[in-house]
Amino acid sequence: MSDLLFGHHPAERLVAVHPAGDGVMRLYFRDTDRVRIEEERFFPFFHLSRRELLARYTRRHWIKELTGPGFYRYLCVFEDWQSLWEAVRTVMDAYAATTLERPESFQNLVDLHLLTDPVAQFLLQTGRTLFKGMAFDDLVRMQLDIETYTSGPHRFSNPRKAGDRIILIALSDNRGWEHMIDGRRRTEAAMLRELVELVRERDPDVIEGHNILGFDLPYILTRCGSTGVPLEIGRDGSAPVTAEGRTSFGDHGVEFTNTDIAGRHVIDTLLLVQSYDAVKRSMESYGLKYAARFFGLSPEGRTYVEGDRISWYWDNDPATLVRYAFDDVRETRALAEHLSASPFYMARVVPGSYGVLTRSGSAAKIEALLLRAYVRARQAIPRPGEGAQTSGGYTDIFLKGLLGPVVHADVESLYPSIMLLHRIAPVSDTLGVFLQLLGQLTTLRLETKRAMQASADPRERSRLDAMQSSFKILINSFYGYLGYGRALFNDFGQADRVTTTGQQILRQMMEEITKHGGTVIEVDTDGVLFVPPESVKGEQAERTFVALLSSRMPRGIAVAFSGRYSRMISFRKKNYALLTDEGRVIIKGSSLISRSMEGFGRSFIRKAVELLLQEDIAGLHRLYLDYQTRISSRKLHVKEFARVEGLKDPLAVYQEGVLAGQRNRSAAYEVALASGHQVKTGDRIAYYITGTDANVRGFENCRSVDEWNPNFPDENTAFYLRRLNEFAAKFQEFFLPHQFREIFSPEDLFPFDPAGIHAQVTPVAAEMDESGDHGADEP
DNA sequence: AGCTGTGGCAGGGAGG
DNA sequence: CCTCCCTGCCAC
Repeated sequence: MSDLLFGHHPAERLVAVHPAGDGVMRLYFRDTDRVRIEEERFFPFFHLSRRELLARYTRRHWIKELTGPGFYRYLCVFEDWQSLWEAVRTVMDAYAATTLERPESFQNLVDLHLLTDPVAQFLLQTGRTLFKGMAFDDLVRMQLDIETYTSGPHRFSNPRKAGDRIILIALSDNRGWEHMIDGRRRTEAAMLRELVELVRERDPDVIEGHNILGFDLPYILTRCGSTGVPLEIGRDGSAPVTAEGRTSFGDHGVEFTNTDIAGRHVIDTLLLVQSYDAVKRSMESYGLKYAARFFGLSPEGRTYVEGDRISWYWDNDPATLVRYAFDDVRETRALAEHLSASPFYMARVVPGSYGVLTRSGSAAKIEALLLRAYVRARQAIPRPGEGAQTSGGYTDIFLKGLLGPVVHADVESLYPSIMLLHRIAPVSDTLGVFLQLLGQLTTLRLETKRAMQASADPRERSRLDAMQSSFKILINSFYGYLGYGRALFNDFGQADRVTTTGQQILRQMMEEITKHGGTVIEVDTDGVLFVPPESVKGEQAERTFVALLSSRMPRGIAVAFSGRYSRMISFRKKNYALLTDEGRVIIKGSSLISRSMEGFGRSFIRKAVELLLQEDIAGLHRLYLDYQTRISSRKLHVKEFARVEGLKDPLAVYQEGVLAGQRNRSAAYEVALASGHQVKTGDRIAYYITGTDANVRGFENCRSVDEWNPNFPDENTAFYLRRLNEFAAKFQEFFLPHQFREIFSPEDLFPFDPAGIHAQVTPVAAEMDESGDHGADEP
């Protein structure tokens, strides 16, 4: 196999790499049932633009002049990591002397490029990757979950508080072993010592847990500090080293305490779940219990204990708590099994450590692959280009209302196909690696997918599926990399070429549909929803029609049939609802249903959409009355009217923004502040609105759901009735004004009569303000 | 001290 | 009222 993709080092069953200090790397190889340790000399390096910046650095080092036109023309190699940092300071001093300006950190200094992870550097320069020649099942994976005691009235257990402590440590591994370290029979110090013994004895390559980086390991480490038990669970006998870490999935950041254990990997299934949902966006929460049910991995008859009842169970019914902790660890194992096979196969390709790769983004992975090729070729590397991308996908809507049946067709792998077809790559990629990598990954993915489809063995199939999905993730990131401001090889002009070509292809597809008698409803980036021509009836004919479309597209561009729906509600661009032939309802976009809405709003809209798709007008009216009654008579539970919002910024950043007048006060942040809890970025805050006026300001009248008392409900019913009407108003445009008022209003003198009421279809005029035709029919 | 992109909608709050 | 700006959530 090509060395661009897999590096140039032969397979060797390497499971971990860890710096041992003094310019030495320790390598851990997994033979059948034991781990062999070897040491190798390691020379850290960075790239430099101007040789003279390092003139005053006198320790032993080597500077290699590179070939090619790249900005970073010198490769500087050092004895050990400490010398490298000294050299970084020297470069910064030299820069300050010539420009009289000192950069805050080396990352702000364009003259220097440094890959800060020694393990990634080592793998990159030796052409190695982890796990080469291994399958996912060859890894020994241990799962860990702790239960903690909360002594006072506070809600969360705090390892620094007297009386709070670890009461159970549940452990398991993928070789069928399960064990409970039970606090009923020993002191906490004895529990922690047993934990150290067991980790050493079972000697796992990987330690897995749900929120293990955010909770379990930091908690354990703090308690080890108070009890004086050293947590020497590294393969070299060392204790973990921690550092505050951040990463981001999609548009929200996640904070965690990075924990580095020598010779092992730490995998946090919470981060895997968040990373999964960053793409799919279909989960309601990221908790272990929800995630396990979401993926269908919950054990039969699983024991559940509410988080704030753990201490009570410990005092009154510890046996139940033990069962609960075992179920937690089993679910963690199943979740890790399900979600970490793909990153495992990613690690066989990308030079980087397994655990770190699961926490880093795809641009970093592509860059590591590019860098490996450039370092090996002794080729100078470019600096990131200035500017920004200016175009994106084409989105439009032509019809609104209740339609159907409809067909969805999309271009397969639109952006990767365009890049390969038109040979679009960063101009700065003088070695031509970018397209070679993209091409090889694409070929490899197709081969893997074919092999998977041909295989009858379910284990083999799932292994191959994990492999092909890891390739797919990389493939789809190549376009994003082009437009990424901090990428060394970015190229905004080429990113624009990709999107404008995509727009042309989509318009061409729309023309073909119209030309053959179809009606386009909505388009978005690479797909079209349309009403097929009169003559095309039934799925078989629709598939044939899409095949015809495909044959009309440029060579290398394939259009696929991706679904048929008996009814559709077209609402806004990127916002619509579909009814499948089996009666399942799919709602897309955030304007109809969004996670930031109150729960009752989500269920009201979901049911209303279902009824509208079935044209059950009488049902819509009953639904509205039902919700109206339940809100005004305070029949709703706080969970149904609470709003749940994720926090994007740390509280301090919010407070600074408000003080500086740059941002408005917001209820979620105010509730988080008032709670006094340690709140992290990405945490979700649940609150509700109090008061009596429907038009109160949210940030002044909000309370945490924890404060709601069912015996003295204080939710603002006027406010929530107003919200109900706002939700109902979403359906206004589907009906004539007087009909809408009849459906979504309380009963008056005459009973509601649905006869003659039908949902409307309205064409959307291109580039026109819609004030002209709508406001005309006032009563 | 970690991050792939653009396009689009809703809602809150401030201020006219 | 309305407009503007910001944030959050979402499609692709």
